[in-house]
Amino acid sequence: MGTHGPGIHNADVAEAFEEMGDLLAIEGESPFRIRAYRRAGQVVRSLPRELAEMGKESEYDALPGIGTDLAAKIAELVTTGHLKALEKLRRRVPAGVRELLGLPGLGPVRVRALMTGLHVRDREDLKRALAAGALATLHGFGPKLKSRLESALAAEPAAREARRFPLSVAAEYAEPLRRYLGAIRGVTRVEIAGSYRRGRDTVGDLDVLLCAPAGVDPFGPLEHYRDLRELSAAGTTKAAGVLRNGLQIDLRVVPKESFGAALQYFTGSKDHGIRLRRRARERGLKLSEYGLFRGDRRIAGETEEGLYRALALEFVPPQLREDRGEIEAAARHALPVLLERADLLGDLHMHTDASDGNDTLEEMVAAARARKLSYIAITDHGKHLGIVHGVDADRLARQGEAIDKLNDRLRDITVLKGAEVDILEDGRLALPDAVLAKLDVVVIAIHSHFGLSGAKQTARLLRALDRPHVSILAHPTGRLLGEREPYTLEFERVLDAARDRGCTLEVNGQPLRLDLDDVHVMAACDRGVLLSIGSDAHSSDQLANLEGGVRQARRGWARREDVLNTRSLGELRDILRKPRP
DNA sequence: GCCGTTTTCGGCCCGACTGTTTTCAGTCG
Repeated sequence: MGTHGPGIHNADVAEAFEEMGDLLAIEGESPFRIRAYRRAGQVVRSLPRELAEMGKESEYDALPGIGTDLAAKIAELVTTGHLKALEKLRRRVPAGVRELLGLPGLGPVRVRALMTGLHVRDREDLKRALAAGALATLHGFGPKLKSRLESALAAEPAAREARRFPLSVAAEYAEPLRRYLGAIRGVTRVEIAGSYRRGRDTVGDLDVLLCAPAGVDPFGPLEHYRDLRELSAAGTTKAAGVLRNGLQIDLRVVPKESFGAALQYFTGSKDHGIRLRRRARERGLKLSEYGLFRGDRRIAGETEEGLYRALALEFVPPQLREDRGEIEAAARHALPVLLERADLLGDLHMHTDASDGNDTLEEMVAAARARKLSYIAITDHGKHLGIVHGVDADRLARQGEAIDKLNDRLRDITVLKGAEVDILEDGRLALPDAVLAKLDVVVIAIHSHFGLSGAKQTARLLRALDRPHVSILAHPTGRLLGEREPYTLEFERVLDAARDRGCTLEVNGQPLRLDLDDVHVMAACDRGVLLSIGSDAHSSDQLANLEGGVRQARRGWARREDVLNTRSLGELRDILRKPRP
């Protein structure tokens, strides 16, 4: 948001619409109206631009799933900070009632029955009603549901919240599982679908698809798998279990002729799938996890490629399947050619043992050569209070000499001199301009004072971006998955400042950072800000972080041309040297 | 409430499972 207005962000609008959807559902409204609100909420949540900055109702109306009515509601929220329709609903449905929707077995119909029939207003009321045996008087509440609700209500609040795992953690379990299952006799193919395949930064469970002919029982051997904590509900084609770290797994055996349809279905996202099925229906077809059908005849489904083709769509890479416009683009054959790992010619963010890295300069360079990178920048932490083991101007100079010697000797790689310079609380940088002027690459980053107000944090970053010689703003939002939320920021102003000053924003590939995230990547590309995929490696093996950065950038629709370190060394030097406008 | 290769009105994704019913609504993914 800018300097005026009530400071409504897209997430606030999305939350308002999602709450509208829930409350309307409890009121028994038309399911289609409810879906319209929920869909609008999702659209708004993953929008790369701030609604408050768009400003025109006609622009809102042009968004998918937003019509005249919802456009007006967005305008109302953005200008007044309130939504009258929502406030009216809240007067009829208490806040605690909405929370009941999260309990297993309780959907809008039963929640409404509890509210109107037993005057239940929250979890506490429900506990009392259960204890008093009052639920038996309601239609649709039997003994099974009663005990299910009792145990759910007894669970600690922490256990209530569905736990998500960082993708990197899930991968440590998923890949060995994939190999184990693939080695089972008769299993011809194993795919891990779901948000894992879409490359989301966190996953809630693993959806595993196995291709095997009838008669093969893959779930027998699974019982002996070392990482399996429990296996429940193992039938012949479906099984569910929990891995040692608590990660839920759902497995299915799928016949060859349906494998593509099942893979598409279980890869999701849900909204992407809904859009596909609607498209099928518009063409007089029916799409399900079993295939694409005209009447009883299967016309596609063995492969995903065939499925998309039969729907007159370009193949949509899993990372784009979030219903953020990819189906429209695929219909026009206008999907972006996404960035690939092989497009990266270099890595502009890594550390050595001169600061807090594990490996020497020579070891990092050797690892980069092994990965066929043609240039890298060594960006050790600059020394100042608060950064242990930082490099000062002297050590930077000595490192520079060592780099010169390496460059004299090496033909296939160029080592650039750099530093990761701390942005101090007031926006000054931890090393003086005269020192930065001697470097090829200046990475700047925030490592402290995460809790400043949005206005102060933004001013701090803008001031830092104003310094001469700055090349890359690293991990721009400061989030750490599962540990720290992104700091409050007026992100669009940072984007504009970065673009105007020719500064690049990093997509940091560290598994717990992945920062920028997908939505921010999209916003940056939309605004014409160049990205840099950085490993932020603190040891030679961590150059593999580049892959995570690429995955995240792809989810934000980034193409090769959106990324600085796809450029040749000559072009890179031109861009880094580009005088500030 | 949205939306248009049949449409400005009349549709709106699909299938499985569960537990509650007495033939199926509600929930879930």
